[in-house]
Amino acid sequence: MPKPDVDPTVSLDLRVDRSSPVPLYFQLSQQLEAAIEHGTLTPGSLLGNEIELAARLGLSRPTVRQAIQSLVDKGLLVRRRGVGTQVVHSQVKRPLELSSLYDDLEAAGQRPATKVLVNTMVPASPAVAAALGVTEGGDVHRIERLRLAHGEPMAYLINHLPPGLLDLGTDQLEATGLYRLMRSAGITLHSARQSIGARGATAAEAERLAEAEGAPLLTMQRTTFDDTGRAVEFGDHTYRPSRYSFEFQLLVRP
Amino acid sequence: MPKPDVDPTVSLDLRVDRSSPVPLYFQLSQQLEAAIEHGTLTPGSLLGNEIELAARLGLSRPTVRQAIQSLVDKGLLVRRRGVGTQVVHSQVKRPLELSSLYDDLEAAGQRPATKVLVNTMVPASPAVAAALGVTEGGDVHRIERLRLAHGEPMAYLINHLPPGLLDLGTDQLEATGLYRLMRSAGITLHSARQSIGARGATAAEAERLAEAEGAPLLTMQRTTFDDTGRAVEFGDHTYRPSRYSFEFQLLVRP
DNA sequence: TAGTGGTCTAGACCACTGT
DNA sequence: CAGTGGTCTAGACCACTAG
Repeated sequence: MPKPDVDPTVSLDLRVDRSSPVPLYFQLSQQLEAAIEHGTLTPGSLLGNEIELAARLGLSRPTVRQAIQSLVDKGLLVRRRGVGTQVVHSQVKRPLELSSLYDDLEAAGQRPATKVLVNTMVPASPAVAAALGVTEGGDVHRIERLRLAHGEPMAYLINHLPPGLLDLGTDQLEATGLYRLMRSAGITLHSARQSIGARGATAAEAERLAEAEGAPLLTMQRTTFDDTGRAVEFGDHTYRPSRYSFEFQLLVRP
Repeated sequence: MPKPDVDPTVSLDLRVDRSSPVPLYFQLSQQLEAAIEHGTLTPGSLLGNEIELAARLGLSRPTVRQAIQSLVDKGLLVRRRGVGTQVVHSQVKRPLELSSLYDDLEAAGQRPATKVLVNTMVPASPAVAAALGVTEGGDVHRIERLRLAHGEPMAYLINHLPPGLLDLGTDQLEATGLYRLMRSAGITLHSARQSIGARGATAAEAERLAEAEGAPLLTMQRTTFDDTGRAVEFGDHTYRPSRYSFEFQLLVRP
């Protein structure tokens, strides 16, 4: 038999709604992604070829390719020339995102609490000025927050923001995360440069985080840029390693 | 004046070679990327519209779009509907890669040295078996390496690999990095799941890394997958934080 | 050799942006 | 309003892989 396996997408009831404002390729990619997530498309299975799929859905091949490509970019599918397109084996969860500690905690069901200890304007130090691309000594926002989970200190967060970007109400900062505030202010986060390290706690850090002096701390410094490349935030964070670690999935650039 | 600024790409001498096996969109994207890197295309400058660019190069618009899209994906360009395509402001270096400590050190000009301390087959522990997707107690490679820079210990690397994947010569492992060995064995690295944390050094770790017991260490655990989703490596690494930190750039998923 | 994805064309219409 | 990117079509030829 030339074709012992059947195209698994035929049993999928794929449909597109041409009256919808949602792009056709996006409708298709969402349905395929849902089928993969749901297990209807099993790992390793070969999708039928693009031409046939396009014909079956009444779409052009480039549109179908665009849908498939978006899933390849997400790491859910693999294309092999001369072979076909197949669902990636095993556990690919979500790719790396610009993670927010607040959202991480909330996703883990930890109901984070935030204490804002400092929320004021200060002259930019040389390091802050360099990171944010503002003039040294010019005004910048400075925020210091203690993040708690289950009533225990988890992280101490120092952030600097350029002036005029955002109204930073202390009550808002205690109710949600900084990234969420920026997004709802219309800022499109685009990229970030991060540095993750470790060091022993200073006396002041130990005090803040209820650790002993010299205890290991996890540190992160991050500069975040919006979609025009402008620096919108510079953070200097310390975490209690017993309470927090960085977990993420990377995709290799092809 | 309706058009005070000129299209900066006209002065760029963009050309494509249709006899080359290199795809046209790739030729174009490389030239644009080089111009951005080189500073010929300055941050914030607007590229001329796609139709005109396509006409000037004798390409179709989809081909030009494909070239531009690849640079948007890299974070070098931003498209705005109704506005145009512009070069991102400020410092966007390279996006996140699946970094190899060996390559990182070499790039920093540190000429890393590696001492292989263990290179053998062992039965898979429950954790290793789960990470690699092999049966518990089945044979797996175990490697332990001490990575040095300037003669000083920098990291202690424990790795497990599924059997039959790779010939692991101790001399090869001392001459280069594990990822490079895997790539040259035809393995296409695709994704990895990482966890970065910190903890105090145990007595054994302190001994290996020439640190004091309880000194802060930076830790990483990583499972790497190839392009079929198969786990090809599980690493458990400890770093001296005074000598190493993780630096990377993230792109936000749109 | 047959079938696959990879690339490319020459159009078209629409949605959004700024003036 | 004019100009931009966003989407889509209906083809075409090529390179690679497998049997």
